[in-house]
Amino acid sequence: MTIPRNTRAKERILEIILASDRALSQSDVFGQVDGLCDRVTVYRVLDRLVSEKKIHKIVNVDGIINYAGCSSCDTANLHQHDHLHFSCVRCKKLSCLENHHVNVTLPLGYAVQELFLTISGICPSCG
Amino acid sequence: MTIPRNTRAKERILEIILASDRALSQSDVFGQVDGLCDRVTVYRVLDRLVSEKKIHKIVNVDGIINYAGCSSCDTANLHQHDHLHFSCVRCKKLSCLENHHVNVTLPLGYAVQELFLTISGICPSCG
DNA sequence: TTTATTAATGCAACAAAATTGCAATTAAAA
DNA sequence: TTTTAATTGCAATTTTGTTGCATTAATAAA
Ligand SMILES: [Mn+2]
Ligand SMILES: [Mn+2]
Ligand SMILES: [Zn+2]
Ligand SMILES: [Zn+2]
Repeated sequence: MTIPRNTRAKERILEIILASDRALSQSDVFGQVDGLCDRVTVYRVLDRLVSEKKIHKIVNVDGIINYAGCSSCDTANLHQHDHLHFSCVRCKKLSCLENHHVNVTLPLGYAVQELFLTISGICPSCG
Repeated sequence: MTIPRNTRAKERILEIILASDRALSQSDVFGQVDGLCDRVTVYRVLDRLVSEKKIHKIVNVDGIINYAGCSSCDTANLHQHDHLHFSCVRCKKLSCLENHHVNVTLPLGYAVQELFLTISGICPSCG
């Protein structure tokens, strides 16, 4: 329980992620900070932004973790991520389909915490 | 298009994966082969087993790639993996819920290729 | 069974990705 | 302004995955 601070790097990184129309990986972000901070700082800031619930993680189909802003999900109390993600095999764009929620029902005994739903295929721009 | 051979390492690795009640990562597998073969061989055999459709990949919620046997999905012609996976945050077990399929509908313009569906939470044994 | 072919392996080197320790910096409270 | 400790940079380290190549061995052919 440390008190978070707003630093230049943190502000810039959040800005980059929110401005993007696609989810970004650590290296994508590092490529865009353009020398403002160290590579290690990017790792640390991303972790911080996730735990502060400003952004959320999306595991892409290749196992690479990407980050996107929390928009539909950033209601103070309920922080849910039950929306779909789409990963285009052609243009490689990974995007949140914010208003495509999925409700799954599991066998008895399972307690759901988070949903990780990513669909690969061809996106509208590439199709 | 090379003709695959059945080697000791390949047989043992497939055996390990099929005997497991959970999906295994490369390092899990390497831990279990107990010196039978090299680390590099595990990587190569896993790739081979995937392309031979004996096993399938599951990207866990942390981005780590795991492998599980193909059972419900190994029908000769149709090799689909549209079933759910469950990742227990307590015991870390990652398992296939073979008979829990999900049908999603996407906005117009998207062409679906593959589904990656993993739910995290507490599994029955841990709940 | 023996021989020939080439898939598969081991190993070392390499490359990429992520983590850690620690001194120096700096945001924010006092 | 002074104080506190969160944050950062940087080097070192660890972890993870890949590649080249000589050697081994599975399988088919003789
Ligand atoms: Mn999302
Ligand atoms: Mn599965
Ligand atoms: Zn596309
Ligand atoms: Zn469990």
